[in-house]
Amino acid sequence: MKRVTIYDVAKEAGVSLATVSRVINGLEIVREETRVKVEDAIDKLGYKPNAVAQGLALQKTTTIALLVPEASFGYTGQIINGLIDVAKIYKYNIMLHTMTEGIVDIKDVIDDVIKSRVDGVIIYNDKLMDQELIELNKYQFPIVVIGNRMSNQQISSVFVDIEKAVYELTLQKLQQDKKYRVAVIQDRKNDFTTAQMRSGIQQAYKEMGIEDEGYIEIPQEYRRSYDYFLDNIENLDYNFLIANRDSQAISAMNAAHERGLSIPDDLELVCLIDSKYNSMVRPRLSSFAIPSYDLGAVAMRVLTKMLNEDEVEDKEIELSYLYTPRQSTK
Amino acid sequence: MKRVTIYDVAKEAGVSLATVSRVINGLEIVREETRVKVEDAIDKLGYKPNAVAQGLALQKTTTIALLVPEASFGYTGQIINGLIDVAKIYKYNIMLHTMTEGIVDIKDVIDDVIKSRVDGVIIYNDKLMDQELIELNKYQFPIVVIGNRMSNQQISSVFVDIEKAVYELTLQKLQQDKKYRVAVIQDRKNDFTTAQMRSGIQQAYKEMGIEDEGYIEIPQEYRRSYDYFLDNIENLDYNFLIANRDSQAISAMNAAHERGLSIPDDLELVCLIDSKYNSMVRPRLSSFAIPSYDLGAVAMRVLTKMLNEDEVEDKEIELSYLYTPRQSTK
DNA sequence: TTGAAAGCGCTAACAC
DNA sequence: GTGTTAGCGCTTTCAA
Repeated sequence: MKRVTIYDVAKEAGVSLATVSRVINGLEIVREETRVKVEDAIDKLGYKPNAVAQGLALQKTTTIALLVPEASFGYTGQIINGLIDVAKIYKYNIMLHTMTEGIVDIKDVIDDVIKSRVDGVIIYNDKLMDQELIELNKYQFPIVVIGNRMSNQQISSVFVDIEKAVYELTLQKLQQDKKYRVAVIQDRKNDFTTAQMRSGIQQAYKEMGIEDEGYIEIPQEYRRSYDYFLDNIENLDYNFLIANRDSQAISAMNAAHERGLSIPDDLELVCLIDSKYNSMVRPRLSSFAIPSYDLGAVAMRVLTKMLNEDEVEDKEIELSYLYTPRQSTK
Repeated sequence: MKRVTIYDVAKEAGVSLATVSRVINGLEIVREETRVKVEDAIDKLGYKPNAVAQGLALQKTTTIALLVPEASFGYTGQIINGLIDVAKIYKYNIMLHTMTEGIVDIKDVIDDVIKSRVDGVIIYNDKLMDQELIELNKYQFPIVVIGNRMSNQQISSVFVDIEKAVYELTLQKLQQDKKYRVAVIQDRKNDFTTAQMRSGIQQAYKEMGIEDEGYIEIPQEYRRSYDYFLDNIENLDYNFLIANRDSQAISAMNAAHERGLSIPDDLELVCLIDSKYNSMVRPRLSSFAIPSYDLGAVAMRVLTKMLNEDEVEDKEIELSYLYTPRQSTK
């Protein structure tokens, strides 16, 4: 089928292209009779409006860019599901971009986003520095950031207060029993989140007057945290570990098991983000059940708001978590 | 920053827009001196070419559409990773579409794809019927299908011979020991794959002269296969199960464990697709290690070939699997 | 209610 | 080498 344009339809229907355009866009000012004529022509020719040309004419692509860390679908999958469901409602298309660590790659990605003239962008990336946001901002893109609290004229955010989550849990444990030594496990893929978790735990320790780092760093020489835990889990100073992603907690759990430690008797574990992993593994992890799907859905909703009207009332939307004890804690 | 166009750059540099266009596109026929002038102007103004306008003028969007089943990132994640890595090399952007079961939704998705005038499309969807492919074909989209063997003028495919995989394994087991009763577990989300697995197992049974369905259907009333197995795993006629996705095998494994069965002594399990799940779970599943990442990477590579020109020599690319025994089998 | 024509930003002959 | 100009397919005043 050769490309059929609005001109072809116009000719076929014996009207002008302006009229065809009106029919396509459902403008009311078209007489029933001619509307039918046009619609018949459209069907007959199999005409589909060219979104690229529409984009040019309207200065609006009805497309948003989604930026996530590369190889992160394990924990961003649910967010994306939420995003897409809402995007479908508002008829937005999604350009998927993944960003690698290296600053160079990120610059390229930002460049692609700018060139593609999307209407807005949603970012889930712990590593994204102000630098890039500023660049995006220069070009007037409405942005929604998932995971970090931040906002300005052009930026909104949707997030969970991880610091508080960790703080509360740690405090509760420390108060409950002196024997508890709580630590946060570094998430090398999510520096900012790690920092927030650390901040939360430090607050709790400080409040209890205890001197403790409460932090387990995974040395760079270990490719996987699992390997690190295999080597070190028996000699940890801690008996209660908090991980960001369930997969990390599971790594520790498996290593512990490998070394003859029993969960939760010898070691207790908690994670913040539940993915499908956690429904498969035994024992199941206690978690904060961070609402990933909702993070995505709300982010998209906020973006459409920014896109449609201008002022969004609340630019920093905090979603709540629900601590859910399971078998990995006593 | 207000929108800066190629005209602005031309004026700033004191040249015509054609020259700017040449500089942007790295055409050689520009004098060094003017090239520098133009580049300075571009930098000064922060000009970024408008990909939408380029798309219109060139009839080429440098974008491909990726279609996957909704909520499938658990097992399509790796495919997407491979896809993206190769797409980056060739500078293609990716429009992400997910398709729900309902035929209506799929029609809408196809419609969006057509309207967006992408250069090509990659489909991973077991459920995609010829109907939709024909529609896409009418509009001349080069298509690469992942998972099914098929091809024509405009369609290529990248896949693994699942039928053979299941056939070989089943046969081997049946020959090895009379006590084996092998069965395939239905994957409700992947009918076509399920059919292939069934075909493989039936061939093996037939060859051994054994009358057996070798098939476990998960009734619709069970929301999750896990629930089904909880109810039925003790009374199965089979002692060796083959699942498509690792997550399904894990469901069965967890249910078995729940019911006091031991893996692999009472029940052996194998899956075709490994995801990260399988690296987390204990015991680890024996699998065919279907090369998901490569499926994506090769698919994208084939698509770029179709896009760039010539006849693609091999339109049906079969990737190989490697059966990898682990703890879930004896 | 409908049509004519300008414009969205860029590319690619074709001239000079 | 560089500029002019005609599209690419659609939307949207402005007239009629």
